Amino acid sequence: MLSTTEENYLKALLQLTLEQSPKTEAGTNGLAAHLGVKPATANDMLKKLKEKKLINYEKYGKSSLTAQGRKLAIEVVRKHRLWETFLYEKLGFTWDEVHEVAEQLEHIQSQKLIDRLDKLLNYPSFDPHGDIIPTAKGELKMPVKKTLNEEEVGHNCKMIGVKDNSAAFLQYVDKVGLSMHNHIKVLARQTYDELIEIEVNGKQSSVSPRFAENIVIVCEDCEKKNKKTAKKKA
Amino acid sequence: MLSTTEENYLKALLQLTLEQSPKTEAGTNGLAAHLGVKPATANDMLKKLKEKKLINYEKYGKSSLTAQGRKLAIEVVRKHRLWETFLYEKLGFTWDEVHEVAEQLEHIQSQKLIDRLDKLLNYPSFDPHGDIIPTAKGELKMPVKKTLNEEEVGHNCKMIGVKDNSAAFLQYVDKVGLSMHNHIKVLARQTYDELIEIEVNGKQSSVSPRFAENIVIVCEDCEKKNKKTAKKKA
DNA sequence: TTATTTTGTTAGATATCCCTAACTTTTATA
DNA sequence: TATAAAAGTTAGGGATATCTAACAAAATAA
Repeated sequence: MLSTTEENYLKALLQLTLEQSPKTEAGTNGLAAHLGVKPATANDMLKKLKEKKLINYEKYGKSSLTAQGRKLAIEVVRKHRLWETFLYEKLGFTWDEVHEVAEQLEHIQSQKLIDRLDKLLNYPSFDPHGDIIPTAKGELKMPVKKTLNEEEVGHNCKMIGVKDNSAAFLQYVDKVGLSMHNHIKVLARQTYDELIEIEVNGKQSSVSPRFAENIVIVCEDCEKKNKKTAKKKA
Repeated sequence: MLSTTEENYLKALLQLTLEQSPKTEAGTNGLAAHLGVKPATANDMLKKLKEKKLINYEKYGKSSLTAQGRKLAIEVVRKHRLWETFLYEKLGFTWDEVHEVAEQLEHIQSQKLIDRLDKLLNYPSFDPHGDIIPTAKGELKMPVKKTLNEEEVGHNCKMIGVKDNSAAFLQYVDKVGLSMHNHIKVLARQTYDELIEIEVNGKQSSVSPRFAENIVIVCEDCEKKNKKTAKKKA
């Protein structure tokens, strides 16, 4: 059984090595900064996690998760995102309130609790931030998640979240005819004024880049573009 | 902010001094036994909690909660029982599975989470064990909770739980016409064979003492019988 | 009332997770 | 490539929460 702290280190390592960038390894200082601790503290924990065979770590080198460490880290992420979804869907928390509480809830130890929560939420694929929820089997597919503003012309995508949670913005989203899990097709981007033409439920609209960058989408035409880059070792 | 451990000590002190018996104070050894730690460990914590003005403690004396300590302890109990109710009602946990997970969940820090959970559950008064849930204002009334077997003849009561969770027992409960929150009137107790005659929803039945002692009830005719006994001090 | 048992306390140790300060290795730059 | 900067490590220490072993006080029994 891992401590809450150990789980947080594994989660941080997963986030640094898989989610944020093409990196597959993370440095001690970066990890420490991510967790809000001093490098010396992170260094101790890296040695401890290496002992437990959860990470690959060599003195003065970068660190990465082992298969076992990755599995455990993904479980924590799964729990975090299911709890976020629960807080949002069932308890009426807002988009920006869920994270802090989920940081605590993700460490509750009960497989049954998570299975039942998943069921209660009807096996959701995305959390309120639009991040994918790993499956019960530990599959964490990294879909091409980006803002509507970044989507290529001609591609189809699905709205999975918003970045702005203000009433003004949400009302505007509604007016444009968009809502969660809507399918969107990007028809064109005007070179003159940068407006993006989209089609939602057969209805066409034009939206500004400023609006579009607050709509989080997953591209349905970009599957499997993200291949792992080869490791560089001595 | 209290640590999980500190919260557990306050909760244990509340349980020992208020719920289990007429005691209003608890000894160091009893507290340690209740928490599964050694007396020396409990002793350290008692001194720490006295420092924080959460308990009354004197060397070689018994301990009790201060008003502030009691308030915090009741909050923990409230959280525990709301979570138990959630697990039972919303996630389909059984009566005997809820405690262990609630022991973890009760330490999550978020007032909003508890308020919303309370609302989601429709402001329940009792948890799945039949224990009363303290109100948001911190009121912990100790209703006259007992088994149907202990109820006085002529009194009205409400079924709030069961002690036996087996399928056989539950089916029998159903057959008698009982279910959670049903009102029951105790009509008579036969001196010959000890059978208890009850009325539920206008329907009369006779049940055995063995059956009755597995039905948890609150008496609706016994309000305010439990007065605090005067303290005995040097 | 003295002796024994129970209860409670203290001292010293361990494990976790965090820190600061000083040091070493690697990387970048001039 | 020599040196400065960045990154990483080690040593030593603090707080929390636990333990064991030895000791002290209070309660009980003879």
